[in-house]
Amino acid sequence: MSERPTNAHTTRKTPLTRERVVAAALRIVDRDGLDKLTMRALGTELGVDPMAVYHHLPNKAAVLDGVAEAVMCEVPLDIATEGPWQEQLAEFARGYRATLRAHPNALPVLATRPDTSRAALRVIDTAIGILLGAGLGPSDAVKAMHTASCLIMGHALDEFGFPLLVAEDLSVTPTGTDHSDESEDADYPHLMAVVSVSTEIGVDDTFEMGLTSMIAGFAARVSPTAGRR
Amino acid sequence: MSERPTNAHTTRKTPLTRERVVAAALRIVDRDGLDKLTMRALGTELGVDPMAVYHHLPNKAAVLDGVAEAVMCEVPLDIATEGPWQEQLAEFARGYRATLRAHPNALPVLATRPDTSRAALRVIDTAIGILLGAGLGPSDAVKAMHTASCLIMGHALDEFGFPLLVAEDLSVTPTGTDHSDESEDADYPHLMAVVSVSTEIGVDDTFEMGLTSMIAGFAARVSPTAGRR
DNA sequence: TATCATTTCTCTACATTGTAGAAGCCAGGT
DNA sequence: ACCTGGCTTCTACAATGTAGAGAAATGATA
Repeated sequence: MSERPTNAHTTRKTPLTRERVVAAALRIVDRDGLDKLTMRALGTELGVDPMAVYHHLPNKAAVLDGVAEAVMCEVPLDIATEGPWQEQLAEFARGYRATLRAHPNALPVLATRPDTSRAALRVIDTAIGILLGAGLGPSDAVKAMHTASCLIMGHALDEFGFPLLVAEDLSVTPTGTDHSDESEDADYPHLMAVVSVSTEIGVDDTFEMGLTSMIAGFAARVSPTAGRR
Repeated sequence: MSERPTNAHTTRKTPLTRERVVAAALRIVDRDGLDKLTMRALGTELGVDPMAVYHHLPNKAAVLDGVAEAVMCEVPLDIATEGPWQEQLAEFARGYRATLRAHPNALPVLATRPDTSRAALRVIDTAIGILLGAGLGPSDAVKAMHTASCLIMGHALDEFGFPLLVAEDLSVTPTGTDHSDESEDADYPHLMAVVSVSTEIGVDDTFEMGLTSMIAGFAARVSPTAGRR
């Protein structure tokens, strides 16, 4: 009779660790959105008083750090080491992006908050490993790593921030200073010339295009001058 | 006696427009940080009751939208049209980045919030104009535009989020699961091999490297096959 | 110029948030 | 059995966004 929980909450035998708290937080963010992650909601998700969390994490900022770290843990890092480095880097980038897309509601946390968790460092390390293996010098490898992660994170933000550029956005300018219907075309001549095409462009195509271009640019650095320093 | 303000607040003759509210909001964000932008602080900055704002903007979200738009208005768009497109695109990117760096506290707003303001669309239009002028097809131009803005925004976030990768971050892992001092080097072999160099890399160098690579990648798309489709 | 209508501002109040601090509960060691 | 130390809960508070009613100013009309 000692191991029956006896209370109406979820079983209390599991004693609420930092990991459980963070997992619950990520669950809330994924399911209900970032703004629904409150300490009270976190408490009810865990079947526990909201204040109980504070004995495992110092404050809400730490909870958010934990969420970011938890997402970074899911980035696949087992890149096939045979094959050209271009393909390795592309595989890394696609896996990273897929992880970010799996947690769109957590994106603002990832993008905004400095993350020096071990998970994040391991991701960085993997990218640098690939780039060093490509023949880039240490300095270029660090720069290229930053460039790659900027592209990946920026693209994920773009995808879920802007719901991709659609035609309505051009005629309806919600937050703008109302100028009624005074020839909007003239303001964005190039955009108008392109808007019919842009509605058919998928986010994956856009990402692949950026990725390919970036990798091609890196390749230009390594082959000709042996990319020293 | 009709035009004297007679009250201790700032003069009320200027009747509090949306522009004044947004300007005050941006001032607070730049000066005190994003978390200090409260409706009450906005009221005192304007010498006015906090609720007065609500007659010009519907809610705080609209204020944030306004802040984002105000920043985007500062992006320089008068790119010299002579010279190669590579240099035009680089000039555009540098100006965009400079604007973002001028308002680091506003970055999370810019990055997180969908922005279809006319200011943002004008920025996008400028980029697309340059890329179309380079000879990219409409579809590639849109993709390249996205790629470029992702890189710029991502880099700005990187710069002010991560305070750039420094050596301490590797030994001190604040949010990690405490593993005391159990050979951290093994976890990030490539990173450790590179960390001494990375401290000397400036953010400008990193950005220029990414920008150059990206442009080189775009150039590879336009020259060989005439970038049709 | 006096009255009125409309827009703009102010006051008060409330629900929701993060979190401090005291008190309760429960296991383990003596 | 009893105490001790850590989890957990309860209560409470300050700060935030915002609703709703009233006051004040501004412009129109006679």
